[in-house]
Amino acid sequence: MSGKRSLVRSGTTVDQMVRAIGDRIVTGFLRPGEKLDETSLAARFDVSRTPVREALGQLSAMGLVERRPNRGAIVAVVTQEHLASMFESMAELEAICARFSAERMTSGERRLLEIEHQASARLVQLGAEEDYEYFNTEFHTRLYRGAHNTHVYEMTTMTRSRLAPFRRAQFMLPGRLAKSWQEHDAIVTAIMRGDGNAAGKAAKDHVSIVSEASAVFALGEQPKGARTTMPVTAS
Amino acid sequence: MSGKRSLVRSGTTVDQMVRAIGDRIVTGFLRPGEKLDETSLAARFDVSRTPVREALGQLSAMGLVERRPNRGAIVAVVTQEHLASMFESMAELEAICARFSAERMTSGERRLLEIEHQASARLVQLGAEEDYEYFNTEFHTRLYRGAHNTHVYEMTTMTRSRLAPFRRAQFMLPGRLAKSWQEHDAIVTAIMRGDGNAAGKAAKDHVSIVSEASAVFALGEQPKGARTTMPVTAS
DNA sequence: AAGGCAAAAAGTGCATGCAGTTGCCTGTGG
DNA sequence: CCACAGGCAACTGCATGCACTTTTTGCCTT
Repeated sequence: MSGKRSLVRSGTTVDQMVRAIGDRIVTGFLRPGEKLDETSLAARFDVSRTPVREALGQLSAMGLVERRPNRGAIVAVVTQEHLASMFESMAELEAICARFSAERMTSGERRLLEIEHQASARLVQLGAEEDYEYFNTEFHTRLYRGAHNTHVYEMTTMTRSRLAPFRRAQFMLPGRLAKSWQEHDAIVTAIMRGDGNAAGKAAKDHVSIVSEASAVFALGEQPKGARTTMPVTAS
Repeated sequence: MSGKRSLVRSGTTVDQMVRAIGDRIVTGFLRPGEKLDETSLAARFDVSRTPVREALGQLSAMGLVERRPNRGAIVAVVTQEHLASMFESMAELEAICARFSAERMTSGERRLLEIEHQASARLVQLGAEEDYEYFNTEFHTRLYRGAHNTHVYEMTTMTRSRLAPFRRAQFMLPGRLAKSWQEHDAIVTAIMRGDGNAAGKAAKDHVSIVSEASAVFALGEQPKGARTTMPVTAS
C-alpha cells in the first residue's frame, strides 16, 4: 500500500471499500447494471484487488451488488417486481416501527420527536426542500429507533438504503412537502396518544404514498436514467 | 489446490465455504462465541485462506459471524436483548406473511397448504416429532412464499435461519406437537377464509408461543450449552 | 511466588502471482 | 455479406508471501 487511504478514515481497507462502493450505489452514483471491475476499482481506490474482492462479496451478501461467477460483478439490478416488494415491505416495516414507537418510546424520545417535527413545519412554509429532507430522514430514523427493537431497526434501515436510489426527486411533485408534513403529523399524534394501531396505519399510508410516487418515477428511470445530482427524497 | 472439493458441490469455493460455515453455525454445530480461525478453517476444508476470509466477510455481512479487526472472527454472539428482538421480529414477519398469504395465495397454493396441513395431523397422533418437524418447516415456508413478496420472503427466511440455533428442542415441551398443529389450523382456516387480519393474528400468536418456549430454553443454553444433536424445532 | 516485560509464536490484512475462464476480434469458408 | 472457428486480450478465482498486530511464553525482578 502506498500512502494513507484518503477518502474514508476508520476501519480496515475492506470496510472502507464496502462503505465507499456501497455509498456510491445507494446514492445512485453507480447505477443498477453498471459493471464493477475489480481491477479498475482497485486502481481507483489505490488498493490491491483482494480488499476490493472482499468488499464486493460483502456487498453481494447485502444485496447491493450481483456477482456472476467468472463474469464479474454489477450493481444489483432490481426488477420491477422486486422493487415493488421492497416498497411494500418498507410500508409494513415502518408500520411496525410506528406501532412499537407508540407503545414504547420513552418520554424523552416522544418529546424530541414532537419538537423536531414541529420545527420542520417552518421548512415546509419556506419550501426549503433540502433542509426538509434532512428533517425527514431524522424523523424516520427516530421512528426506527423508537421501536426499541434492534432487528427491526436493522431490517428497516437496510431496506431503506436499498430503496434510496429509487426515491430521489419524488419530492418534486407539487405540494408534496406539505402533504408529507401532514402525514408525519398524523403519525406523531397517534404516537403521542400511545395509539399503536393508529400510528402503524398512518405510517403505512405515508410510506405507501411515497412509494407510489417513487415507483412511478423509478419505473421511468430504471432502464437508463439521467444521472441527476439531486437530494435523495422527501418522503 | 490439490483435488476436487469434496464436501459441497456447486458454486465457487467461496460460496461453498459460506454454505459450509453458515450451516455449521445455523445448525448449532459451531456455537456463539466460538473462535473461527482462518488458518484452521482453510486447512479443515483444504483451501487457502483467501476464500475463507471472503466467506467470513460475507457471513459477517449476514450477521452470522462477528469480526474484530486484527483479532479474528467468532460465531456471532447474540445478546439476550438482540435475541428477543429477533423473536419479536419473527412474529411480526410471520404475521405479514400470513396476512398476505390470506389475501394473495393462488387456489393451488391454498389447496396444497390445506392438504399438507391435514396430512401432518397423522404425525401428531403418532407423536412423530422429527417427521412433524419436517412438515412444520414446509408449512412455514409455504406461508413465506404465499405472501408473494420477495423482500419479505428474504427477510423472513434470513431471520428464521438466524434464530434456528435457538429454537432447538423446544418441541420437548409435553403436548407441544398437538398445540402447534392447532395453531397452524387457526392460520390455515383464516387463510382459507381469505381473512388476512385473522391469519396475521393467528400467525403472530403462534410464533410468540414458540418464541417464549425457545427463549427460555435459549437463555439457559446461551453461555455454554451441551451440544445435543436434536432436530431443530417444532414450532 | 507473583508481577512484569521482552521476545517469540500465532494470526490477521493486504499485495502479488499464476492458472483458468470469458468474451471479443479476426480471419476464413460458405 | 454472413456464419463460424481459432486465437488473443481481459478479467476472475485462488494460492502464496510478507508486513504488521495481537497473544503467548518464559525469564527476570522484586
